[in-house]
Amino acid sequence: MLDIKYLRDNLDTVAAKLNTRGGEFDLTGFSALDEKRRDLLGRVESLKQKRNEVSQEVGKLKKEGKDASAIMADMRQTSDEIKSLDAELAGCETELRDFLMGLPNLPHSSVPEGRTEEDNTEVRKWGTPTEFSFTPKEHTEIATALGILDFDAAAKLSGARFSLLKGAGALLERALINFMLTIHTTEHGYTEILPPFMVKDTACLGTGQLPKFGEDLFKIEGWDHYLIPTAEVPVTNIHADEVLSLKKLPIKYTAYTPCFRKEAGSYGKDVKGLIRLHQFNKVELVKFATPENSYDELEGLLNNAEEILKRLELPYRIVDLCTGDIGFSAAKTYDIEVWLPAQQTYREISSCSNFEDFQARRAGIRYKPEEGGKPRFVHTLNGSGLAVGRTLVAIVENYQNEDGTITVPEALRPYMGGLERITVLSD
RNA sequence: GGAGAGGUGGCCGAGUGGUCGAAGGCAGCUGCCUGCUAAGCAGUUGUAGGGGUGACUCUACCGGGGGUUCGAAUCCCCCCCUCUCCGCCA
Repeated sequence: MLDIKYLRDNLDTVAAKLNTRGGEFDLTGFSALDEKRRDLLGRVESLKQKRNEVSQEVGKLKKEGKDASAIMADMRQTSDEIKSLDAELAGCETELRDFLMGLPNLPHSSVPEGRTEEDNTEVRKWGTPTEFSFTPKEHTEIATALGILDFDAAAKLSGARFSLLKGAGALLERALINFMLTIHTTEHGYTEILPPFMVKDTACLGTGQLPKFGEDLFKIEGWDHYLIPTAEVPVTNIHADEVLSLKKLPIKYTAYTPCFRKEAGSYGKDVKGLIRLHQFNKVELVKFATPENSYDELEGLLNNAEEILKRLELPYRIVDLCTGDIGFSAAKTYDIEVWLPAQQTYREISSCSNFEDFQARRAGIRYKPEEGGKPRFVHTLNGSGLAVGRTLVAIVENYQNEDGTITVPEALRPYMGGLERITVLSD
């Protein structure tokens, strides 16, 4: 959520910045609504002041045994007036709040301007696309042939966009989770969190998934709970409605969770394989930082995510998302894209964002700058470190051998009981 | 699921229809005092939103939402959460 005072004073600037995102943002209704609110507020507050004063007077009169029925009758009217004005004000504030909650964050000045992903800028590349002496196959084909991935079974159980891993496939997924968490906790200084996988709507409102993107969330029927679309939601909201002490910042959390997404509107996209599923695993990195440090922390978070790919020796590149491509809540986002040889392309495997105070304002996450200082909103950041399923895809494709087996990346072997090569699962 | 108890400021904890943003204590801050430490004395310390250039001022906030009343932390209704006991369960 944007700062209403800032919006009030910089309406044109805000409109211009929002429009670089590509949508058409109509802020004309805002000023009228805002003025109406302040007008109502002024009127109702002066009536309340009067009521408070007169009520005290009534108390005094009664104590002295005098008659107060005349002013009491008068106040009854004032009270009714307050009631109706209060109702009008509440309606106005709801409208204003809904409007503000529906506005996306302002892109940071460093974000490249552009409409589509074509306009994203490549920041750097690491490694070189894997070379093969044969034509590399696509991950579904390899893993299915090895018997470690069974889409038919998943479809039987749950339909399209679900997966089922078996044997070394399941072990590989589990090892990746463990590997990532271990590095982030022991080497990068993150505290591991294992949060609930279902959250209340307030949590989704806090991070920005609601109210606008409810159609992509799985809601529990008959209950005010949602399956989390990312660990960002529960982990960021850990500190909702809190005032953190400066000494604690930055706070760094990492969490493994499954993620559940309806993928509404992505029909026909990535229908095959493990790339786009209704349920996938992810290790997330979340930070709470001061406004002064948040962009340094973003670089650090990005490096922490990159480190996983370096250890796994998977080629990747970093992309600075343009204004038209960053998400609703983000002020700036870097994507990490891993090389997938079968498609001869880089595919997103992580998204690292600084949300500045956008989520903090919604969720009420503040910190006390110094002794005596007023609480300020923190900056929140998060990024995948990494999407586990897509990492598995990258390993299967980049480490495939001509005979259809998969070499296990060296860094991962300790997490897989020393296994060096995945061969056909016999059972 | 059944039965009880409770949710008050950073924390502990009083409170009752009216002068209660809320006693008292702790913690914090500021002075004073003491050779240091400790103690002592005095003052001060919440959040949000309006108005004003400003000193300042008003409104709201005692788990949340409704209601009664001239007036609600206090009375009534609904909901949420925590704790204890019973049942059930991984």
